[in-house]
Order: sequence, then structure tokens, then C-alpha cells
Amino acid sequence: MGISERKEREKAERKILIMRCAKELILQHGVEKVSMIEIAEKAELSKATLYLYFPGKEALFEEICNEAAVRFLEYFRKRLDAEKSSIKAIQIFWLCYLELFGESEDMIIIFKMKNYISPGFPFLQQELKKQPSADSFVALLLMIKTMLEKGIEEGFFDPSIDMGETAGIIISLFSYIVENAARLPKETRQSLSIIGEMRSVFEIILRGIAREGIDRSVLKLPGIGEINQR
Amino acid sequence: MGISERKEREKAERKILIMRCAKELILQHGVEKVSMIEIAEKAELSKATLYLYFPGKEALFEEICNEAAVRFLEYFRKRLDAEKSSIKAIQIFWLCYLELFGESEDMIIIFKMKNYISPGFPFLQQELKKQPSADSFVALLLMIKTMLEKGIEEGFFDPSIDMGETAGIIISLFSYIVENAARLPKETRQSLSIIGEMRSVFEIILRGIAREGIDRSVLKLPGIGEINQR
Amino acid sequence: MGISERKEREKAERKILIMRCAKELILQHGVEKVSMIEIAEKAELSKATLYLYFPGKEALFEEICNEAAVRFLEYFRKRLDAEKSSIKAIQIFWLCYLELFGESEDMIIIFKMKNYISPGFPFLQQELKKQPSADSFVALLLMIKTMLEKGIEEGFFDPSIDMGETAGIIISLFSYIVENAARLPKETRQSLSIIGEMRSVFEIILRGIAREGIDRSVLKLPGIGEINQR
Amino acid sequence: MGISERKEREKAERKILIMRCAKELILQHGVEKVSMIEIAEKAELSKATLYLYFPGKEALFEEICNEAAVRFLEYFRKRLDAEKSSIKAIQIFWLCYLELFGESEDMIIIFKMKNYISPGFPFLQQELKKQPSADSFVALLLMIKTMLEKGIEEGFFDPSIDMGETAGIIISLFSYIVENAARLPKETRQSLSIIGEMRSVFEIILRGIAREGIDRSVLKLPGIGEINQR
DNA sequence: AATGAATGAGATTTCATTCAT
DNA sequence: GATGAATGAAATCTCATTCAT
Repeated sequence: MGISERKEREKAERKILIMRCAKELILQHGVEKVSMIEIAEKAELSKATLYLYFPGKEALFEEICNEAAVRFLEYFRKRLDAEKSSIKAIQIFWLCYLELFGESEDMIIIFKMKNYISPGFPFLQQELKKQPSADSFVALLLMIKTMLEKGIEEGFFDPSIDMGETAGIIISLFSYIVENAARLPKETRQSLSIIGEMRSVFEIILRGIAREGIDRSVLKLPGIGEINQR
Repeated sequence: MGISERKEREKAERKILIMRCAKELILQHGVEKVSMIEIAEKAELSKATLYLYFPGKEALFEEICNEAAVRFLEYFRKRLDAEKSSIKAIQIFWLCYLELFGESEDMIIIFKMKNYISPGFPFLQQELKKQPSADSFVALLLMIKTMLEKGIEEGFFDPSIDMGETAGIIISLFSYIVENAARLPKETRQSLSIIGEMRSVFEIILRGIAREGIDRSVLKLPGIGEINQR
Repeated sequence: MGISERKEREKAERKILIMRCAKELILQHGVEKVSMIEIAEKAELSKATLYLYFPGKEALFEEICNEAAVRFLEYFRKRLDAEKSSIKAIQIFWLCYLELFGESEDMIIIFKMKNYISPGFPFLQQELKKQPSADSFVALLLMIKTMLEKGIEEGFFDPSIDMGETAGIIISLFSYIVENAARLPKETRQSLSIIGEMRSVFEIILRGIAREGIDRSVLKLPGIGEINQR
Repeated sequence: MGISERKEREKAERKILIMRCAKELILQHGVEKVSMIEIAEKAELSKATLYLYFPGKEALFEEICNEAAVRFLEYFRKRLDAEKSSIKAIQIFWLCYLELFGESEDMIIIFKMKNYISPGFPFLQQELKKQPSADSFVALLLMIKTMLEKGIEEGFFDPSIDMGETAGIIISLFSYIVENAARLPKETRQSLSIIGEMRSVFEIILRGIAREGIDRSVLKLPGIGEINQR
């Protein structure tokens, strides 16, 4: 029992090692340009060994992506409190995003991979069904949608707007900005301007879906200063 | 005289044929996956012949992209009237977009190619300078920015918003949706839902950048019905 | 009659034009790297036209080579006087070589082409018979051999030496130096050092084949100064 | 332990196999005309496999060349004795040359490759610096130069002659003859006449650079007969 | 007579994947 | 379980030569 457990643990560790190396390379060079040999070399394994842990390149990438998405969702859920208002939830969502974007770079991985694996998502959901790996994307989408719909109930957002669609827009924009930001060196990426830009976009969207007459100052997202205070 | 003219015309037609075949393949499989041999086969030419018309793959793709962008800009400028209000101009912009999106698929090409040639644009403009081929993207960005700034002057939009950034957001979103939409079969793509979705996005943005208190009905974009009436 | 003559003349002129262009390119880039299209462009003709005048690349090159060799032989024969001593003849040979090397670059063409067409010559004369184009090389070889043998008769050279072989050595060395020199820009090529080097080589050979006891000062070749005085 | 050693040996053998096949093809068709696919076919490997052993065509060729040059230099150094006179050293040099020319064909490879990699060498040494692969050629040149200069000190050779230049001449001639000889079938190549010819050339040069009055019989090189007796 | 257009054959190189050990 | 070695398939690009007009 002890032995088989250890073996299993070791196997899991190897898998994580491979995924971590792949992630680093993806962050450096972009998804398309990462090759199996590079990953193998970085992990100090042989190419053939990768195939013991993953049936192929595609599967490896999908798993990387899923894992990051699941982590984000958990991270967010942990910080979320059912009683909080939708606006508050959105602000927390934003903070989680910022943190994982800057620190673990998980957001970059998520969106880079999303664009590679399910480039049509969230707009082409019918195609999605063929790729079970996209489950976590769907979960993300639903979470945002739920928040936004709660915002309608609470009177912040315009009830005539389709929040499934809006959730898609938000994911798209974040995805797009992330894809761009990922090309910058890490220091630049964490600079105020990039994060400021993402905030602008998000705020414009929030204002765009708000009910007429809502006080816009409520829709403001926390800035960098407020993040550190948190 | 007549002969040389005809030859020239034929040569131009061949060039167009190649570009058309390349465009179709790009629309079908995405830019990255299109190879010179595929284009050659589709055009019923030999690989070598392509190189008579274009110095290389890169150049072929750039020309496809530029041509589409120039066409869109001209198409739009022809319909634009200097005296019209910024809101009207934006509506016309939207109509032009819709038409070229649905009919000639030029918008799809533009944005697909943009993502291939200048993936960072519009957010990483410093990288842009290395690629002179991106001139037409810049022109597009500037045109949108100008419209939005005119909207500030006319009192529609919030003067505290950076319209260069907003123009970038709009391009990004259009680019993103287009990239997605392009994966659908043509019929689906022209369906109400996709176009409706694009309209929603654009309208949300417009509302998001509008001054507080502006009558939102002014910011509405023409729907499918109105297009055909036009 | 007048017309057909003119036509023939024009045809010959075209041929010469093509050959001249090819020669210039060979001088610039080396034989292997010259392509038919380059020659055609330089001659402001189409590739296809070249094939009207020459059955193929090979034949074009052979003719260029032959023509240069014939010219050199004629040039030399005109300056040669049957009564002159063999040493004097060799010195004139050397002067002719220098002049055509520096001015018309014919020597460069001859040897570059020789190495391309009949790389084995002068050592592999049995293979040569398959290439009738090498006639002029043979003529050159024989001329040198004749001079050297006359030198034996006149008591300058060692009668135990095979002068056919020696003639081959001389051609080889000249060929080799020319091949090297041709890679230099024209100005450098005509500099004292290259010509000086060729002279050294030739003098060493002459001393090497001289009879023992011969006054070596007789074997000196004219230097640059003497050339211009001539 | 034994296993990894065997694997390493096998890998080295494969590398040697590839190089041997490449060498044979070079000997048969000349450097320019040998392609990676031909080498692969001859070695009964796939094209891709070659790239496991060599980063590219260039590198493969350079390694072939270097290896042959290094072997020759070692072969010669082993037979050389510091106390021996320069004339003796030259005779040993000649014997080494003959042996490696006839048996392993290394000399052919060296000079064929030299003409491909550093065609200007030894006359265009300024171009050489760009090609670090030419180190072994330089070493060869220096070795000959040193021998010749020792010959001046010992009173055999004319002190007014530039021995750097002369070393260049010798390399050129050997290179030239080798290039020619390599086109012959192996049996012919090893025949008396070719080797006799090379000997003649070398002897002529030695006589040409000898001091006046030196007994020419000292400058004789061992003939075929003497080689086998050795 | 001249040529624009086309092409077949071939070159180098890359990479995901397989398999014997 | 791990891997070194091998490879098939594909990509981009070049060039001498041919042929219809």
C-alpha cells in the first residue's frame, strides 16, 4: 500500500513538473511556438517520457489550461461570500483576477490556452461540446453570468441585457488583453498601465450594462492602491 | 496595346485568384494552418507559380490584409459625410462593417490577419513600428479614435475617457468576435444572432463611454432590418 | 542579302550581349551562383530568349570560356615573334596574361570557367575528350608546353623534366590564383600584391625547371613598372 | 555502465557512418552536388536522423573537413622528429600525404572541403576570420611555413623568398591536384602517374625555392618504390 | 523572334510521435 | 518506467527549362 501510494504520488509530481515547465515556456514564447522537445528539455526528461504522462501535445495543453481555470475558480469562490452584493462580488472577482494575473500568471495561461484550445469560446458554444476540456471555461462563464444576473436583481444592471452574452464579452476582452499583455516582459506586464487598461475596459462594460440613472461611482473598480491595502 | 492591357489584366486576375484562394483557406482553417502548397492546389497552380506573384508567404498574407483594410477604409469614407454627427458616423461605420463582414468577408480577413501579423495591436503599439505592413491597422484605429473624439466635442461621450484606448477596445472586441465568427459556416455566420451579438457589444461600449444622462436611445445601432432598408 | 546579313549580325550581337552579361555576373558572384534569370535580367531579355541563343546553361558557359581562351591565344600570338628566345616568349606570355587579367578580366573568366567545365584539366585529359569545349584549354596547354620545350633546346631548362606536365602545373597554379583573386574587388585585384604573388609563383616554377647552373637573373619576369614602360 | 558505454560507442559509430557516407558522395560527385537526402539514403537513414547528429549541412561538412585535417596533422606530427633536418621533415610530410591520399582519401576530403568552405584560402586570409572552421587549414599552412623557414636556417632554401607565400603555393597546388585526382576512379587515382605527377610538382617547387648552388639530389622526394620499402 | 507564365523536381529543415531496449 | 534513436510528413523556397502566344 505504502509503495503504491508513493508511486502514485511520484507520478503526480512528475505530471505537475511537466505542466509547470510547459507553462513557463508558454508564457515565454506563446502557445503555438512551444514544442514537445522544449518542454522535455526544460523538465530534464526525454520526449518519450512526456507521452507516458500525456497522450499527446493537445492533451497536455488541455490539462494545463483546465488546472489553471479550476484554480482560479476555487480562489475566487473562497473569497466570495454569498451574502455580498453583486457589485461587491464583481470587485472581488476583479481583485482575484489581478492577483492571479500578476503573481501566478495563471490568468495568462488560462486565456492563452483558451484561445488555443477553444478559440471560438465563448461565442461558439455549440462547437465546444466536442472538447470536454472546455468545462472549466464554461464554469467561468457561468460564474460571471450569475454575478451579472444577480446585479440585475439588485437593480444595478439593465434587465433588458442578455447577461450570458455580456459574460462572453467580458471573457473575450480579458482574454484579448491577456494575450497581448503576455507578450510583454513580466515587469512591464505588472505595471500600472496594463492593469489600468484592463480596469478601464471592465468599467466601460459595467457602465454600459448599468441601468440608466445608476450612480456611476458605485461601478468603480478598486485601483492598484486599494489592492495592496486589501 | 490591347494585348499588353489584356495580359496585365490577366496577371492582375491571377494575383487576385491566388489571394482569393488564400483568403478562403484562411477563413476555413485559420491563418496559421494555411500553407503555400494548399493555396497552390486550391488555385490549381504549382507552388513555384505563387512565387511569381508574391515574394513569399509573408508578403502574400500582408497584401491580403492590406487590401482588405484599404477596401474597408475606402468603403467607409465614401459613405461618410463630414457634416454628419459623430453618432451618425458611428452608425455608418457599423453598417459598413456589417456589410463587408457578411458579404465579402473582408472584415474577417482584416482581423484574422491582424492577429497574425500584429498580434499585439492595438495594445502593443511600440512593437508595431517594426512592421510597416500594419499601417492600415493604424489608419483604422485613428479613424475610430477621431469619431469618438468628435463625439466628446458634440457632447455625447464622457470627456474623461481616453478615446485612443477606447478605440483599441473596440478593435479588440471586433477582432475577437470576428475571429470566432469566422469559424462558423458562412450561413450561420450571417445569421441574426452573430450580428446581433456584435451589435450588443458595440452598444454596451457606446453606453459605457457615454456622458451621464445622455438619452441611450440615441446610441442605438441600426439592426438587421434597418440595414436592408438603407 | 543585305537583310539576312543584318539579321545575322544582330543575332551575333545579341549573343555577345548575353555572354558579356554572364561574364560580368560570373566575375561578381562566381560561376556556381550565377543563374539564368540573373543573366536574363542583366541583359534585359527574358529567360526564354537565352534559350534561343544557347541550348542551355552549360553550353552558354562553355562558349564564354572558349571565346575568352581564343582571344587570349590570339592576343599572345600577335605579340609573339618566332625568332625570340623561349625566355623572351615566356616573359611576353606573362605580360599578356597580366594585361588581360587586369583589363579585360578575360583570364579570370578563362580559369573560372575551366574549373567549372573541365575541373580535371589539365591533369585528367582522358576525361576531357568528352567535352569538345575544352579545345581551347588544350591549345593553351600546348602553347605553354611548346615554349618550355624550346627552352630546353636553348639550354635554359632541365631536359629531364616533362614539360607537358609542367605546363599543366603552370595552368593549375594560374587557375588557382585567379580563382582566388577573382573574389576580391577589382581594385584590390589589380594591386601589386596579387600580381606580385603570381609573379613569385611563376618565378619559382621557372627556377625549379631551370638547368642547374643557369643564371637565375635571366629567369626574372617583368614587374609592374616594366609593364607600363613596355 | 557497460550499456551506456556501448550506446555511446554506437552513437559515435553512427556519426562516423554518416560522415563516411557523406565523404564517399563528396568523393564521387563533388561537394556542391551532395545533398542531405543523398547522404541519408546512402546511410540508410531518414533525412531527419541526420539532424540528430549534426545541426545542419554546413556543420556536417565542417566536421568532416576538420576531422580529416586534424587526422593528417596528428599523423604527420607523430612521424616527425624535432631533430630531423627540414629536408627530412619535408620528405616525411610528403610520405604522410601520399599515404593518406591513397589509403584513407583524407587528403582529398581536406582539400575538397577547403575549396568549399574557405575557397579563398590561403590567399584571402582576411576572409578566413569569419569562418572559425578554417582553423585546421591555418594550422596546416603554419606547419609547412615553419618547415620551409627551418630550411632557410639550415641553408637549403633561398632566404629572400617569402615562405608564408610559398606555403600557400604548396597548399594551392596540392589542393588543385587533389581536386583533379579525386575525380578519377580510385584505382587510377592511386596509380603511379598521379602520384608521380604530384611528386614532380613538389620537386619543382623545392628546386625553385632552393638556394643557388644547392645539390638538387638532396631535394628529391621518395618515389613509390621507397614508400613501400619504408 | 521574343517572352510571360508556368512548373517539376529538388533543397534544407522542423516536429509530433513511435518503438526497441 | 524511462529513453535514445528514428522517422514520416510537411513546410518554405529555388531554378533550369518549356510552351503557348
